Amino acid sequence: MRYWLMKSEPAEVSIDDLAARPGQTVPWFGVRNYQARNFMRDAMRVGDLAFFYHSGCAEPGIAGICQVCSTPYPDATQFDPASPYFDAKSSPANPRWLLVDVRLIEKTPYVSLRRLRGASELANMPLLARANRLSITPVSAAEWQFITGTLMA
DNA sequence: GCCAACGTTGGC
DNA sequence: GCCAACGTTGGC
Repeated sequence: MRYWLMKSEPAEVSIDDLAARPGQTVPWFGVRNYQARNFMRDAMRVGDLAFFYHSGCAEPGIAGICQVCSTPYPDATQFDPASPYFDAKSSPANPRWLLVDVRLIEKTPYVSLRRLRGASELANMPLLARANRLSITPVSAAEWQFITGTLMA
């Protein structure tokens, strides 16, 4: 089992939005970066756990824990001309963008980016690397345990 | 709203 | 295949 961190802008899908959805599940739509896509397509497995991270907001940070609950499948928004995520170069026969569904496990005590940066145990997290822009990043078991066991305690 | 970093595009 | 231009991300 692997651990991940997945960024979402709360103005688009917040932890509370996820909690309010049918089955508390959401397709992780809108990823348009190949590295992040490849994590979903190639590395994620049903049952993997992920931090649900709020980005692009006043206080960025981890807002909850979710779980991968589907195998990869095409992101429907890439085929919708009305969607901001529309991709004219993709086609249903040869979809470019795949996603997985995630289900809420729990809303956690909020762990701000500032606190994450302050923990030397987390110095190697890709999230904290300078100018990191990747919306899905791996989390090590040690980092996961430190965040859930210490920062969320 | 600024700006640094970085991925993508497209001309050559 | 190089690389400049451009667009986007995301913290501040």
